[in-house]
Amino acid sequence: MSTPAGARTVRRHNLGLVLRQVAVAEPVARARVAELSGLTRGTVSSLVDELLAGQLVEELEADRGTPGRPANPLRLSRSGPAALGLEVNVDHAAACVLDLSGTVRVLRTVAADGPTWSSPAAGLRGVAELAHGVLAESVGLHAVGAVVALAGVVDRTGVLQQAPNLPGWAGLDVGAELSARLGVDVRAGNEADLGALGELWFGGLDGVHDFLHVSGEIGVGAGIVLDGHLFGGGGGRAGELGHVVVDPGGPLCRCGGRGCLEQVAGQRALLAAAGVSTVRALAAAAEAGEPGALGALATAGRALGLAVAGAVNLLDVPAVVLGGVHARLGRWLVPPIEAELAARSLGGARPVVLVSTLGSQAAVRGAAGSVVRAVLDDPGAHLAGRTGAV
Amino acid sequence: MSTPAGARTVRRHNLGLVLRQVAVAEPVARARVAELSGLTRGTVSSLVDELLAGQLVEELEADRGTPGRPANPLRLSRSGPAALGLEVNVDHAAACVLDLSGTVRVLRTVAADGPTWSSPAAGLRGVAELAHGVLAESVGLHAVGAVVALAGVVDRTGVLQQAPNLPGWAGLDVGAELSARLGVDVRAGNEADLGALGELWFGGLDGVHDFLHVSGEIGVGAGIVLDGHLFGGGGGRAGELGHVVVDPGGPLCRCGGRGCLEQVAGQRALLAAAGVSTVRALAAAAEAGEPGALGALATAGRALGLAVAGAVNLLDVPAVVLGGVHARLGRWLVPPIEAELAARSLGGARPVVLVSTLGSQAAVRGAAGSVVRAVLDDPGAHLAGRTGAV
DNA sequence: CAGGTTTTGTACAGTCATCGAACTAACTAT
DNA sequence: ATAGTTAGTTCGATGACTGTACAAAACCTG
Repeated sequence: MSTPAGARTVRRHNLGLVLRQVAVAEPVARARVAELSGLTRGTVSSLVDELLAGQLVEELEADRGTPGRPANPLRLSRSGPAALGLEVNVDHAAACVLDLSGTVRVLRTVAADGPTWSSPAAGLRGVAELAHGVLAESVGLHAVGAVVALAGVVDRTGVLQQAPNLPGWAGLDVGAELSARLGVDVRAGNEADLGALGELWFGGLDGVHDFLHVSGEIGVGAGIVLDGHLFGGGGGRAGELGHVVVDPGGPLCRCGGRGCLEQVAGQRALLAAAGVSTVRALAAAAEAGEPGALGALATAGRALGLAVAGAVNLLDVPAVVLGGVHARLGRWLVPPIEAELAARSLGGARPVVLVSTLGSQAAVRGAAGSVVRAVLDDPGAHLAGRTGAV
Repeated sequence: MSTPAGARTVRRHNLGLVLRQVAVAEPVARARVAELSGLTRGTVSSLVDELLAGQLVEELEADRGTPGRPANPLRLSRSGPAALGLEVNVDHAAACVLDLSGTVRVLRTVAADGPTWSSPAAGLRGVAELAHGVLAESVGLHAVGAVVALAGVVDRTGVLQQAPNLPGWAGLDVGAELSARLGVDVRAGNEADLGALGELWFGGLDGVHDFLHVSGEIGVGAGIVLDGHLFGGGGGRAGELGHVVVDPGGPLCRCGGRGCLEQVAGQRALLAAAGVSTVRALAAAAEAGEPGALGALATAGRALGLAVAGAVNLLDVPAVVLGGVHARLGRWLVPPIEAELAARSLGGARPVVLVSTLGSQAAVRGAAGSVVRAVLDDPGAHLAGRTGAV
């Protein structure tokens, strides 16, 4: 049901409160944190001592110039714990290291050893090497956790349940595999979900914290962010937008239904309809004004709009962000999507359609960011974990 | 951001913990509560004292028969605070009183003063009178809060934003109006949402706490329950299932779109398609095997299945509950809905389709239940509110 | 039927973390 | 220099939980 609370619980809560306050006000003195958080100066001092000892926070030089005793500003540590973000995608892998402030310290990408990975073993080796590289390069930092973004459905235990575009990977516990290879706890997550979080924390959304992040690759997934948190739904696998029906009489889909969005606005369908073979070619053709390309994009845009309108009404979110393939084609997709949304907005304010600014970095950065977030959310757990160690 | 925690916070938390533990284990001794909750016997005693003083819990006679000192069983008070649930619907109003255990103590309904309310004033007078009646009848109980279920969209401040089927009511702050008339704090909620909660707490779902409650009246709404909590979405108005597209080329809808679910499976559309004028007549015709009625129901069922499949994939819920009009027609609607779901389930377990058992009582009982839930969730707030009073 | 066993509930000291207030530190302004 | 101002620390008081010891009220046993 719930756990009993005691003095220890209180401390844990307040530890987080202070740390997050430091995070949002960045160079900030203890006294100011006390004011903002509602705690006493004395209590804040005590909590900050603990955070300093755990290297979660660091003290800057006193800033003189104002009357009164000079303050000792605090900020999130740039040199202590670090977050490792990983990504295994169809044709590439990526790794990135963030410090607690969310600053990218290292980010590196590597292509697959073929059109896609020759085997899961090859892929795992690829990411692991990449991870070792970025960790070695980030001097003064030590990884306290890692998350790997996968192009597939990850269940609650961390196992990759389905991965239609990563042949041979289904059933693998990628997190455990990488944990063993890297010596850091690695958890697995869905690429669309983590991309949505990346967009939330590092994208140009500017304060929007409720949105639908449509992440089109081969399929069409959606990461749903509500109130700044990823929405996993009842079973942790929410966001399957690809199989919303947009044309009941349409083509048969691999899911067994007819007229699914994926069959109209997925990457494969889109390229086929436009008669080209790469997204780059499609963009070029559209740029050149070729009617085939423009028509395919318009059709896909309308279908996306239909599906997104349904989702938006169901979830009541004020914004939609296009990511993945659809971000690169945003110029041509946004207008028809907005038109459908406008036609179907129910009295409520009509949602705004934005285009991802992070591009292909969204997922890795979201993965690393979620490690940072975990520390910020409950620093007590992290501090307790490293008792004894320096 | 968040509030500082202190000793007081701890007590509040544990007060709730103990109360909820009593609630689920009903006649239960202090010692057992201590075991189950993880608190010490001493602490539990102290917390129970406070709950007893606030009449949230009552002590039964010691039950002898086992070795050892006989236990003094505790249970939720049947005689202290009560919850008032109200409902204003198109053609009727209802009021019900629940004690803390969730038992219905009084429930009464009254028809509107015409096919619908002649005016908001008449409607408000109707519910208020009903409320006074049920409160007078529930001796030994005093209402600590009330919730009114409304057939319309209620915004976060409690104002009835849209109410297409309650002419003249839009813009009204029904909660405030009733608070003034009744002398109890009355908050307003959406009928579909509260119906979903009623089903969750009092229906025959038996442990399912993630589901979509489709509540068809004139429109088609959905209350979304995830992890035992109502899901309000980003703006608190989630669940608009009625305007998911089920037929892009279909009839024009009042929302501006084409082929919305409401235009195919809403009450009005359904009756028109079957060529009858009441739901009762439709059920009778279907019972008699009339092809027109059966055809209309099959079409509506397929459309519902299509829309529900999209929602289920998006939200990843394992169950769908049919309420409102659709509950009464469940016999004919469930098969086509299940067929669509089966065809479109994506590898995951296919959701089960259930029919509401509470019928038209779901919303009032959900409304009252949410008052009970509020007390159980944070008894400290309730106890603090009544300082001084007996 | 007396004594032992068992279980419940209470009492009390110890601990932990917060609060409030007094105090020290360190710098600017006059 | 001296007053004024703001930052941070120290310390006793308070509230709530834990753990242990203890009192109460049964049943069980020979």
